[in-house]
Amino acid sequence: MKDIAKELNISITTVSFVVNGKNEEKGISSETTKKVNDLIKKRGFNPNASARALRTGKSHTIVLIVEDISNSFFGSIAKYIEAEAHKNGYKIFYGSTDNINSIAESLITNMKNSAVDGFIITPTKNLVEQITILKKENIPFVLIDRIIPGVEANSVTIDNYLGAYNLTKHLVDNGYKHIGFVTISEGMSQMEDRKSGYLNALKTNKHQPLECALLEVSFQATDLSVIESIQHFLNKNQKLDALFFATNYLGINGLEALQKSNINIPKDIAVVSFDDNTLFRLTTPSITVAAQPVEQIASSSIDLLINSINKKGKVPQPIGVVLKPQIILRNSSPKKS
Amino acid sequence: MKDIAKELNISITTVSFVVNGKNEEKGISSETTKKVNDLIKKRGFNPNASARALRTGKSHTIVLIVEDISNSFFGSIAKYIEAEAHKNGYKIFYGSTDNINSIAESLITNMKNSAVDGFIITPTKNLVEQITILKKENIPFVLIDRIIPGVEANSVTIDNYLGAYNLTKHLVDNGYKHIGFVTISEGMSQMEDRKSGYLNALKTNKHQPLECALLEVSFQATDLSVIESIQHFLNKNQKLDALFFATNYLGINGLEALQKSNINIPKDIAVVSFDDNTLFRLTTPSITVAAQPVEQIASSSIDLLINSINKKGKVPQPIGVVLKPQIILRNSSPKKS
DNA sequence: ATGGTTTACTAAAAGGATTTAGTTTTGATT
DNA sequence: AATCAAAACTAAATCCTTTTAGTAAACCAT
Repeated sequence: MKDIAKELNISITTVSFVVNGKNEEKGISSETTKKVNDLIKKRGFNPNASARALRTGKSHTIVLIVEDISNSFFGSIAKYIEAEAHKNGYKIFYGSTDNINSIAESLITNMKNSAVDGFIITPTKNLVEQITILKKENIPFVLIDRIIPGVEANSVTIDNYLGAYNLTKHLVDNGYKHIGFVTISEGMSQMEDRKSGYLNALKTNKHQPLECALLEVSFQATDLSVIESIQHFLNKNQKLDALFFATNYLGINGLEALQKSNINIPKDIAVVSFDDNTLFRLTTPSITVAAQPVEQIASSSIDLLINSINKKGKVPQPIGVVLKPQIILRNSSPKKS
Repeated sequence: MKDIAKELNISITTVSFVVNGKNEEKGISSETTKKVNDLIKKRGFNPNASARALRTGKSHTIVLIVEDISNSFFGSIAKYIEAEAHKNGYKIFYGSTDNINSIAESLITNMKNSAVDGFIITPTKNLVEQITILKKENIPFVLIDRIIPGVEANSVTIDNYLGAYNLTKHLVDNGYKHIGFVTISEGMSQMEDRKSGYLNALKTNKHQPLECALLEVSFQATDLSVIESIQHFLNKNQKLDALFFATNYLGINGLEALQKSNINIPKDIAVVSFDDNTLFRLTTPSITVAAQPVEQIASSSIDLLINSINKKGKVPQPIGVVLKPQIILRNSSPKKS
């Protein structure tokens, strides 16, 4: 900018005003404006983002922290969020926690120092402390997919209870009596809600949940050991006539387990899963699911975040958006004959 | 830092040296170092990244530009790259081009202004200009998945020719005679290499490629229209006894097309695809593929980039890493009876 | 001619670090 | 006590913008 100013014999201030489109507002003549713009184009000048961020305190950067960027659910979210963010002039840092609390913590801490304007976070179970710090420091953020019980914060989630309830009810309505439930042991809020949905659907319909019909595996477990756990679980619970997988990657591992154990869907056992993806749509038989409205989750969360960034300082009441999951009936859970 | 310095009655310089771990090098006494470190911890001080970036010209930020972050192949790459990058103290901006040149261009232009240290880019077909600018401005970058013919640059690719050759040869060896090939019409280098691999495998084995056995669809086409094109193609080429999909999303759409047209794999037609993913592994029958070494691609590209960042200014000869794809035999391409 | 507006522009501070080219203090040596 | 070297520390410039609080010139009205 200095060079531009010198070359045109005007002040840096003037150049800055033009660069920032404040020429009218600041009463810069249209000749000067044109001269500056022309030279900028000619010299290929681009303002230095660090200097801007330093001076203004805004970097037009947000952070997206997900569980796992290679998981199709989070990948899709990332895709939509990216589109919205770029449309609004924001760039995105990403990070995957693998559901490990310490990783989530260090991601947040590191990024916080990097002059970012806000966060979209898929929280791990014990992230209370970091989230509280963000609140205290008045750094805008939105939690997605799950919340942290007891912490008031902007969030975008879906009605996990309802989704699980309806999916279970669908099985019950189709005549299944012994429905197993496979979930993650880490106790994240969305998983607990799904479990309650499942349990309550059984209860209202006067089904006793089978003893031991609940399998909880650690998120940290390898795919192989999850598969083995599921096989073992099926082996021990021969009475099961339906299986509910509480999240997409469990469903995928579940299909592999069933395949390995030579158990046929839906002849031997019906299968439903939370979350939709290509595999569930294309596998034989296709899998009945509770699909999350990925695009809406993305757009709500980025809207909420950008709003929150723009209102920074006013400390508005946190907003919790709750979206509806959609039950998609497929061939893995037909009416029981 | 100013506050820390004032509170301890020392200079900002000293604090800076300690913060940057240069206390020994710069001869700061261990007492002073300890005092500073203690107060930093107590006050929760964190250096301002923008100021640092402004002063040093390094932001410890790299950009990952992929075709589509929600595609499992690129998602996995992103996951591995993330891990490596964070390990080395780098944060990552991401962006998806959807193979649209103008999007790729604007991503590069915007990010370039954002004080980033380097790029990992999945180039679109006509990105020559932007890439040339990066080279001219001496901004470190690495191309992945494909190259830009005629442009010398760091790159990490796989031997697409070999993968396609071997996959085709596998079909030939198993007795298939009429092998169709479905690819993208945009002419990216990796796709052209795969096509040559396929064609040459046929030629060397004295098979005439069927007339019209080549289907090219636009990357821009919707999934639905791709599926319809494939159905139409199959309908017109009833002689085909095997089908080679040149990339993962075509394979996935292909499976859907075959399902819709009620064509049985492998009874009616054998199927192979480039790229592996969960669906190909778990669908019935499982699909024979040429898998890319995703983890190696990620680690090579980030190594190359970081090297290139550290050597910046020395303008070293570009390095092209070429990795080997791996043929994974599954049930979709058995020996022909 | 004086004063008041408008229009068009600008000087200089600030933002928070890093780094160069020192200075001051201490201690050892003669 | 004087000299020198080593150890410990620091002043100030610099990175590049943005923004506040102006100034200077031009014009008009009286």
